[in-house]
Amino acid sequence: MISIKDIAKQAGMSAATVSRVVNGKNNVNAEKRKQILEIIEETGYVPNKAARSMVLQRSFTVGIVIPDTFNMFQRQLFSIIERYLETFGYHTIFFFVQFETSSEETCLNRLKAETLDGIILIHEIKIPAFYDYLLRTGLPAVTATFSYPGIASIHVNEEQASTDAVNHLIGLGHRKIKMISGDGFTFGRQRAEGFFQALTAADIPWEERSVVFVPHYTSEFGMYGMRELLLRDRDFSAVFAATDELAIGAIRVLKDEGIRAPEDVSVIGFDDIDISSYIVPRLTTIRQPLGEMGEQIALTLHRHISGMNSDTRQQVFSYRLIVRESTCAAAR
Amino acid sequence: MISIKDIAKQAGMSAATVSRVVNGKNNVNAEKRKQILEIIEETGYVPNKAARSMVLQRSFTVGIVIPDTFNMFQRQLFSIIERYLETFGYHTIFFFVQFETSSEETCLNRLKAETLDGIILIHEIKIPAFYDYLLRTGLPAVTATFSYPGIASIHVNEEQASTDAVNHLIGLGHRKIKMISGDGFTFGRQRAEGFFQALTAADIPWEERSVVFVPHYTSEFGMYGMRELLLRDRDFSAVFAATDELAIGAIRVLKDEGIRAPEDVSVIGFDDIDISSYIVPRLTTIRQPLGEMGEQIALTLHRHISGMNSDTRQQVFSYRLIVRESTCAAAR
DNA sequence: ATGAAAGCGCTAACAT
DNA sequence: ATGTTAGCGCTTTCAT
Repeated sequence: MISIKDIAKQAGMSAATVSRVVNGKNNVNAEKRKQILEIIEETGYVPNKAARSMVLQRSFTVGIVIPDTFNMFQRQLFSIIERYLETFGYHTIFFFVQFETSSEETCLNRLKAETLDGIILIHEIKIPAFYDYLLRTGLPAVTATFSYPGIASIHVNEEQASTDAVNHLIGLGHRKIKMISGDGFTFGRQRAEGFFQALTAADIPWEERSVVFVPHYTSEFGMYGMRELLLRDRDFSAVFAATDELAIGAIRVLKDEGIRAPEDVSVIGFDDIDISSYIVPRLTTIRQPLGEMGEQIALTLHRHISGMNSDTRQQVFSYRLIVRESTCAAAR
Repeated sequence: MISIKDIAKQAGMSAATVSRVVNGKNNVNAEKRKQILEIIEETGYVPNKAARSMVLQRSFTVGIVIPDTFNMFQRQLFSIIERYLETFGYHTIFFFVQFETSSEETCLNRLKAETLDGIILIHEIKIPAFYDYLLRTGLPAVTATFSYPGIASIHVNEEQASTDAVNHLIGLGHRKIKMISGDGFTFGRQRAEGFFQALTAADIPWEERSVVFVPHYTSEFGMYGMRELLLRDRDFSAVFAATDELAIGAIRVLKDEGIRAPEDVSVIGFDDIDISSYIVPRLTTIRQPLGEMGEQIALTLHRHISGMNSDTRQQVFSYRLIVRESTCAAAR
């Protein structure tokens, strides 16, 4: 490995001068600068990151905590965040965490071992020790798609969005509406809450069993959820799925059962993942403003890190109902 | 940040002893070991990774180079690789690269700045400087889904698999078969090659224009490709799409045009991504053995790193044709 | 068994 | 403007 000393030696100057050149300080003789730059060029020298972050006590690296089974929404979100972070000069390091508490603890330990400038959570960690650490060390942090007291957060109004999704169904004349959600994370419960609220507001009677809660927000469990719904009571004309993946699985089962979507049963999803506009039928769904959210997440973190601003307010983004083919007017 | 010195001071011992305990050396008094362990426990001390990798000249970290627009196949693959690497005690750091050459250069520079134990390419880098660096420094490397002379690689026989995919179509009685592929990467050209070979072997005449090459392997471009195919000549009964995403877009256009899939046009994909078994119609496709490939990639790299073995042969995995609903016998 | 000291690659404070 | 020096947190000789 080629180091700063090698460059210094080759140039016949001190490491300090090379360092100055590398870091763009201006108190360096133009002649020497040029000479050093040339040597760097031809040797392909790049400063060692570990050494750099050790002296500087910062790494220009931010961590992103994300479920190891991240879904497509999360996948799109972190790509955008990554892109913005890069424009601010940060690198990214991922912490994939599984559902077990032990995995969250491992993640916390890794986090402690790294010299991070900040951290973004796209995954709702359950152990309090994690947030305690963040709060205690004052490590700049942003939570995305959920919130935690004392930490800046960015998300949409999940309940309101869900209510709107259900209202779309109600507006189409549906009265017998079910839901598939998950109980693993806050957003799943919030979306269910919004579902109940819409029904209540429309004077449509409902019971707890109107929602089936599945363990994961995947298409596989979307199938499971729809089968369960069908088993409980076939008498419904619309279903609200808490994520698009869930909706895709639900439609799959409908099709297998010879039930048409949307003619017999309308299905609405949530997230508007890429694939949703290509499948048959195209999915009606709630779109979260990925681009803006991603930008704001990166920007908020950057502000905290650079000490420009460190308020930890929640930033609530607006969503949009995207009407496509998977929902239609209720048969009368 | 709490350091090894803090622990040493609290224990009234030297940093060296703490280091020995942390690293499980056995030449430490049992009493003291216990005492130190306790302090570590209550303080939540974790050794700093940057400092560690600096002295050790290794980081227990491997880099994964992946397109920033990674598709679902790649996404599944790297999750599996990550899982295996973890069992070997490695951490992972991602290098997202875009299509531009400049992005590949940036990636190379970042790579140089990191103290990596090894690297995995799930993305076919184009600039030779990249491979030169790998070869010159002897950094343990594995390429996945493509190969490069002198570097260990893991992949399926793309051409043979494609030939088999097309043979499935031919076996179903199809004679007028088209293809949608991409020319961006070797695998796209290989898959097209397999397509031509199958046709040739079956004495079916073909022309270059039987394949439309699109810039990206996404559903969006699957739509584009199918539109182009329809424009050129509507007279075909089957299409081979080089990836499942492409197939999904292709089916979308068919549906929009009132052409039934598979009754009017059969469509076969490649990769067997998760979603393929949930969409309507379920996709007939070629499955790459993700699990085994992922394991072998991690294992091969680990062997190189630990010097157990450093041969750079290509490992070719077997694939499997998965027949589902998007293909059927040709109308006669 | 334990501690002191050197050094990994780098930057910044301090001299000059 | 440039070099010398100290030190970031850690591990590893080398003494003892």
